[in-house]
This record gives sequence, structure tokens and C-alpha cells, in this order.
Amino acid sequence: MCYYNGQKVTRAESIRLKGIEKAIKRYNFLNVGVHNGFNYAPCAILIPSANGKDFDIVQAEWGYVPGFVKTRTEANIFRAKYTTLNFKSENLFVKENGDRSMWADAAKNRRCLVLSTGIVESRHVPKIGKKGQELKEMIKYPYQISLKGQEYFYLPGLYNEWLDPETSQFVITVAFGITDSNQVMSQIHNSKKRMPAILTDELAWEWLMEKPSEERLSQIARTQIPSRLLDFCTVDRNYRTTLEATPLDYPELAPIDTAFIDTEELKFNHWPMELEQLSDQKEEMVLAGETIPAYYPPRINKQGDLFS
DNA sequence: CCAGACGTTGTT
DNA sequence: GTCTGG
DNA sequence: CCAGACGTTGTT
DNA sequence: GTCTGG
Repeated sequence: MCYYNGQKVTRAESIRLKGIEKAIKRYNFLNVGVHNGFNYAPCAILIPSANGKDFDIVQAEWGYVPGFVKTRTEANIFRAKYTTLNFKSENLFVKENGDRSMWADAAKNRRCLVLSTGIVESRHVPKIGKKGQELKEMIKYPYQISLKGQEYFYLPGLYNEWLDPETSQFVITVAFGITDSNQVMSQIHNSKKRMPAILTDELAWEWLMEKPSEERLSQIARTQIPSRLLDFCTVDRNYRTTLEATPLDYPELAPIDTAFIDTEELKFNHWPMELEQLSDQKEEMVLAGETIPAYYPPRINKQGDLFS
């Protein structure tokens, strides 16, 4: 799984996908180093534009809420009960038991892309006792993982929307797909060997704009990026309060093994052997004109009462 | 994912 | 330790 | 028929 | 809303 995602596009003035650019400078929710999924914070997603030939960048709450939920209160109750920050890409249309999955309708009709500038996962290392023995207690070392040479990348998302009758806000909620981790991610996220699917621009476009078969959509959602295309570094443990992934070295920590990297078997070999460098050589983002403020959802407990 | 609770009673 | 709520 | 679930994990 | 389990 993956519950911490960065959307800190500080250097680019636009988001590009397959040659199409959209300005982002008016969206102030796009400059966040780490979104905490459990805050259902506003985040940026790409959805197809009305003409079907282009995309729009819109705001969504991270934490998918299914269609039968129509009010903020019901949504909060649902989210308090279920974790819908991610969907298992293996279960995009069909559950393990063969039933149609809860995601199927969105997978067919409401696909989107979740922008990422780096995800955060923790590596669990056993504490060492006084006599050098491994203890059951784990020390957690957070890592930020990103894509070599790219300022941002795309995760396959599913969204849903409802008109909140209380606030007249149009609410979009979103989840992104996770798959088996590759060899590097298995060492970092070693407690649960899962990671988000990371898409090439080609696959992102196909997921967002085309009408692939269920089989093909499942395949795209399960895309497993090769280890050698990932960048990673340890970051400061306070990332959840600062909402920033600040690189920090932990000298006591054994390095991640990358000796295998050229021979890693690619299970879902959608990725080109060499990643084309998109090289966003853009200047510092200049906030100009009117800024669209982020809308933070009200928090409501199980009784439906507001709290801060 | 982390932080915090972790018990009993009564009550429309 | 383990479960739950956010 | 109604009541309840509807998600992700986990495991040596 | 819709499906499943009892």
C-alpha cells in the first residue's frame, strides 16, 4: 500500500502529458511535499476534459468514496471504517473470490491519473539488544522514492464524485492502484511488499484517454516499474508534521542492495529499457494571478458531529 | 500509516 | 500486545 | 425476507 | 446502490 504521496511541483509551471501542457500555477494544493492520505487532503488529479482529447487538472480528496455514499457524514463514516486510499490493481474488476469488485464501475468509467513527485514508505529494521540479538521491536526509517530524471510521474487512479448538499461543494474522491513491489521497493517497504503502479506517459495516456479492454486496464494498473528506474533516499521522520520529505542520512542504516539491478526480471515489462528523460528545465514556479484556494473537507465523526 | 485506547453502567 | 479511529 | 458489507493489510 | 449471508 501507499498512504503518503508528494505533489511538490516547485519548478514546473505546467503539467505535461504526451505533449499537452496545462498550467498549474493557480492551484495552491500542488506544492505539498507529502500528502497524508489519512487526512483526506486535497490533491491534484488529471481527468479527461469534456472534449475527450485533452485533460484537466482538478482537486480531489484522497480516499475513494463509492457512489452509494451521498453526504459528507456518510462519507466520513465510510472512511472511518474502510481504507480506500489504494485499490489492489489485481482486483480492479474482479475480487479474489470471483465477485465483481467495488472498483469495477469506476475502472470502466472514471479513470484518472494521480500526480506524484515521490512517495514515502518506511523500512522496518529490527532493534538490536544489548547482546547483539535482534529484538521484535522495529525501528522505522522513512524513504522517499521517485522516478530517476523526472520531476513528476503518474499513478493509475479511480475517482468518484458527489454534490455535497450541505456545502454545495462538488466533491471528488480518489484512490490509486498498488501492485507487488519490485526488488528495491521490497527492501524499503519490507513490512508489506506492495507499491503503487507507476506509469510511463504512454501508459498514462492509454489509461486516461483511451478505452482499453478490462484485460488491458488490469494489465496497465499492475504495471511494475523496474528497480533501476527508481531514485530513493532516506528522509527525516517528521515528514508527517512538516509535510515535507527532507533528505536525512541515517549512518547506522545498512544500504539497500542494488547488485541485482541489471538482471531483475521484469514481470510487467511495459517500461522502455531506457527511460526517456523528459528533463523539465523550467524556472522556479512563479505564483501569478488568482490562486484557487484548497478546499479542506470538514471532519465529521461517526455521530455526524463536526470536529476540528 | 500512526496515535491512542485498552472498563463498567444506563439510556430513546 | 493488539485493536480501532482518523 | 432483512441486515450488513462494501478496503487495505497480515504470515515464518 | 447492490450483493451476500443468514
